[in-house]
Amino acid sequence: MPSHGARGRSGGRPTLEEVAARAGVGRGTVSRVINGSPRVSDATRAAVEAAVAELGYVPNTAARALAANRTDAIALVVPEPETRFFAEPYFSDMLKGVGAELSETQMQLLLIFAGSDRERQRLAQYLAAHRVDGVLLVSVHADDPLPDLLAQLEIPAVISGPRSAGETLASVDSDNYGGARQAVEHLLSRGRGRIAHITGRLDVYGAQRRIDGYRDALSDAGHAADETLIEAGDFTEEGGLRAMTALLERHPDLDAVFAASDVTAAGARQALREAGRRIPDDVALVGYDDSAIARHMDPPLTSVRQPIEEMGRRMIDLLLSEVADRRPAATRSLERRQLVLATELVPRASS
Amino acid sequence: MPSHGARGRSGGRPTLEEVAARAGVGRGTVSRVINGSPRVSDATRAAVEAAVAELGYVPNTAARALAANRTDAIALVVPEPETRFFAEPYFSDMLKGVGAELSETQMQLLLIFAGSDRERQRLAQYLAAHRVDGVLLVSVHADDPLPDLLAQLEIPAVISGPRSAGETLASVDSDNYGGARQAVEHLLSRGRGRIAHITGRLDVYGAQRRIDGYRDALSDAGHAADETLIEAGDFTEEGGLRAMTALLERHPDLDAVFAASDVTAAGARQALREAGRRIPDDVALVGYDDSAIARHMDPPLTSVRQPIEEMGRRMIDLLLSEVADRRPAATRSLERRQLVLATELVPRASS
DNA sequence: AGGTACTGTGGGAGCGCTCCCATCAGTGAT
DNA sequence: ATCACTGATGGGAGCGCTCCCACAGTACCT
Repeated sequence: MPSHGARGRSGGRPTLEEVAARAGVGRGTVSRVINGSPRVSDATRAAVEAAVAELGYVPNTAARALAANRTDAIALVVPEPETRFFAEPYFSDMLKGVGAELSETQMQLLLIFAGSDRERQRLAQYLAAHRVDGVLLVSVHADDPLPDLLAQLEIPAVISGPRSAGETLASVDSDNYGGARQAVEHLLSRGRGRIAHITGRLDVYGAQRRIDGYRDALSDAGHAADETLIEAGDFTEEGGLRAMTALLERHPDLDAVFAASDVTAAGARQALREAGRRIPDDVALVGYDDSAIARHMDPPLTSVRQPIEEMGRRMIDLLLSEVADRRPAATRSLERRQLVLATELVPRASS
Repeated sequence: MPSHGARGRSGGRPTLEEVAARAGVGRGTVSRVINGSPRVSDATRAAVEAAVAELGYVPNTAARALAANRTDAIALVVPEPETRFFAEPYFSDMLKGVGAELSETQMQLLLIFAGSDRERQRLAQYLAAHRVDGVLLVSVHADDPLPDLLAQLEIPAVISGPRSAGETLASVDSDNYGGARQAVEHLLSRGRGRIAHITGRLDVYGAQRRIDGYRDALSDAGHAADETLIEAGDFTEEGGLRAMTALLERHPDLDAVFAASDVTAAGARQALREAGRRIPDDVALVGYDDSAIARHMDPPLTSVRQPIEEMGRRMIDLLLSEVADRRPAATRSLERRQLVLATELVPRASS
């Protein structure tokens, strides 16, 4: 009666059991060898490995996932439309770091975009089904519900850039505060005295930290606080143009601008051009990100470099340890779960 | 004895069995409802759906995959380093189409890069483990072993651009032959008589088809064949520059060039500039792809547009039907499995 | 009345693993 | 010799589904 049990048997993929039979050992022993357990004698291990090779055995992921309650996969979730993902080098750099670090392991990376409501809906389903062991979350805004969803589902997650000073999720960030200070101190050392700042989106914590760094660098150098030298931007080119225009109107005598991103700086540059200001002769300009734009701008843009690729690697490290460690998150200390990486100023002709 | 069976029971995710108990039906019936089988009475279906909602039931993918021998996931395999993926709009357009079509279904998309040998190794393992139901293969060269591996593993696959005229895999392509003809006929209609062609990589079938289209358009218009007007390129900018330089040396009197890609055309443009030729006054230039480069070139480049996003959608359609249809591939007719989509000439100032 | 043919349903068996308990042989201490 | 231990191993039970067979009920023929 070749009924049910025969499903895909002959000619199908070999199973653990078949490997065990071939090697003349039990199922458990083969499992131990496959999973690298040390409690197997060398002779047995060799026999099993030979059988695995002969049969071309590959473990069935679904069966393993069902029995062990893990998937050996993690997701990189991008809460943005795909377009932005491709447009910004930030993501591709991060992906490079993530991929590199992950290639050391057996983990699989899924790339998931959640830009539209529909996509977010699908993502929620996906996470609820626990189809990944952990999640990497990049570019999250202050009011995003995703981190809470992850916490509720008890899925380990690492976020790039905390949402606030009180972030409870594990995170890896660059030193936004320090980076901003570097930028401003650089401008001061070049003899600039009237330094303006165009901010990033104010609902992004990193943008806030850059404002703090800007303020503190100035006051530490003995400059009186002047909040009118700060103008809100939103990380976009148009935002930079708009903000720069407003700043020039308010402070025709300013001699330097620190922009919260290179793209913003590009917008600012345009406004400066239109106003007849020369860079860097009349106004020095510093950006943030050290992206391709910075190198190709005319004149090349001084910028603050973030080690994005390394951030990607560190995020994976953190996430994998969280996944391995499956204790309730509250048990662990926050210290080792919130990394801040140093930034570096890259001086170019614009300052 | 709360030993094994208790694993994750209390507070864990609800199971089919629990839903069945709640709805007062059997396990099989719940399964039928979940999977949309028509053989369930309306009343029962409603009861089950209520229970599902109350318990917040989400099927366990691993269990389903194990029992049903399918994963509900497909992979988009890019046999290129990530860098190229991000650099070329081709991929992002295709991804957009793929994502759009897939969002209609419950299928999950995995993005897998296989640029390095190491990555290819991992991919082979991944495929051998049958972790996806099907594969979308983009940008494959003639000698790539991947398609054969897929065939051997009996994994349904769709390729973007057949490897040769005898391609056996399902494929979706644009009409390279027709596109090339359009380009050449356009140049002829503009009164150009000495039309050269810079080819793409010769191991790419689509590049061969473009050469064929170029040849036939000329001979159909009564032009004598002149193979010295054809120069090999490789889709890159440097290749275009090199080829154009060679062509100018051989045929100083040529008055038009059809390049196998926009990037190639950009290289050709540079060579033409250096040789003091004006575009389009002295030499008309036509590219292929209608990428962002074409629009931003100086002068804007006439180019042949491929409907890449639609190609992505069609590839998914084809793949899903292959996956659904799980008959041996040989049974099916090739006709419906090899699509060719029309191209369109976008005239701009360069011709 | 009996037969045939559905439709709707319940539940056993099985997918291929991991986990854990039981077992067994070997080792050294008593 | 006996009694722990220890390290290596076999195999039962179970993960949560799908598939399919069996069966009850109803309807429509002979």
